[in-house]
Amino acid sequence: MQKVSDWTIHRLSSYHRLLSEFANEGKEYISSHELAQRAGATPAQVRRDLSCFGTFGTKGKGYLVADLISKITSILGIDRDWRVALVGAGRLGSALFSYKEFRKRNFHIVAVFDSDRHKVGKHWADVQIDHPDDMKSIVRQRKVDIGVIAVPADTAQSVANAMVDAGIKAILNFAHRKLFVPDGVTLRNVNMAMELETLSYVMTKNRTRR
Amino acid sequence: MQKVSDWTIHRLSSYHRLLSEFANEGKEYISSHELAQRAGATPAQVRRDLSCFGTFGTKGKGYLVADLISKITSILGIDRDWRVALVGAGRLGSALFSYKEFRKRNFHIVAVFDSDRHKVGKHWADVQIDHPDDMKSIVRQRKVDIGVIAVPADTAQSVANAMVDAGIKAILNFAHRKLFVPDGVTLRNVNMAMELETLSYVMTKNRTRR
DNA sequence: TCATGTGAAACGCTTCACAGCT
DNA sequence: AGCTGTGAAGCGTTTCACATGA
Repeated sequence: MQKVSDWTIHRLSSYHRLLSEFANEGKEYISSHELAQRAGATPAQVRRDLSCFGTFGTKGKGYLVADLISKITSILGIDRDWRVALVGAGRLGSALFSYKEFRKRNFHIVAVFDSDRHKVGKHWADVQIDHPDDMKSIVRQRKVDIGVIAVPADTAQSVANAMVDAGIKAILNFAHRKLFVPDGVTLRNVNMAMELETLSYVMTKNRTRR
Repeated sequence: MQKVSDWTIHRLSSYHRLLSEFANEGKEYISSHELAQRAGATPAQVRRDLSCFGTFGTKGKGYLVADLISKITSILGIDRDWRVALVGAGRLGSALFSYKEFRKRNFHIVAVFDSDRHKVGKHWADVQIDHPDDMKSIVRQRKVDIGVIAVPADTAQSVANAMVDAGIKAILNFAHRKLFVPDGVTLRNVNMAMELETLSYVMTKNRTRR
């Protein structure tokens, strides 16, 4: 299989969501042009992205909406459940725990960890908060696929190490710090502070120039 | 001024944070090599990024840490306060409101909006929750620079429109949806669901291949 | 005629490699 | 000798443009 860029995957994710909307609107076929318009992309981009995984369209007509949805669902691997462990039961962790978009897409938080002894033992919905020391056995028992890091920057790397040690192969990091993981472990970052600083940069630049 | 890529800005943000650490460790000079190593980048990348904005280094020695910090601070525009309006007083909004990394970098939430009449009138710390209908006047009174969208996907575009209408020129969007804003308004997105789907894709692909 | 799928060109970012300064 | 700053090469992504098929 050829190398597929992260951006293509991001766009597929967005096509997937938009296609559901088109399906709700009762559309049967959709052209790359219509999809691109709503996705904020170009028609050529849409066709190129899809062509990485096969030929799904019909020349002269476009793509069958229902068919394309199921193809993308399968490509992204969201046609199965994923079991997620969340580390960090602070406000961010709490927000993530109850984030509906996750459950809607079959990501289920099956374990929560926090090193604060006051939090350990409490329950969020039906999930008990455990201490990170027990991560290894719990991750195995509950068959965790994905780890989410929602702790302060200075402990994020040690949490990542513990996750790797527990056998987790995919990590989503919300801490404001670059993490290092071994080959074979996939790491994605969500960096809110960085995006704010990008805004700050653009506004500063515009102010200086005008 | 030449065009500087978003990625360069993201890396500057990360250099900035790392340089503070080096400063705390008592380092006076730092080479592109050392900085790159900790940032997970290459020395050439570090030098190229910095060279977009001037020549800050000394050949044979490296960069003066304190000097470089203040240069990057000024480039990113984080040497001043930014006034932020948050729309959406749900769990995510609450997490963002109390996210220390924001305040630490001089981003101050000076207004919170929510259309839920049960929330309007309540206070978060010293900020009262207001109804989005009053956004225009409040944004002007409180001199808001940046808008943060933390509402469900289906109302995000209308919130963005209201922000634009109120004169906000920079928006950070946490909703799982592509937003459209006019030229002159800067939009950045933080898309957590998309990152999870990228993990799902990589894990699915690896499982299929092996 | 209409829209896909795809070589090939264009573009932008990263890396190389070295001149030049300390 | 050591490290920066940068032209130029390399590489991956996007866009163009058109052959192909419905």
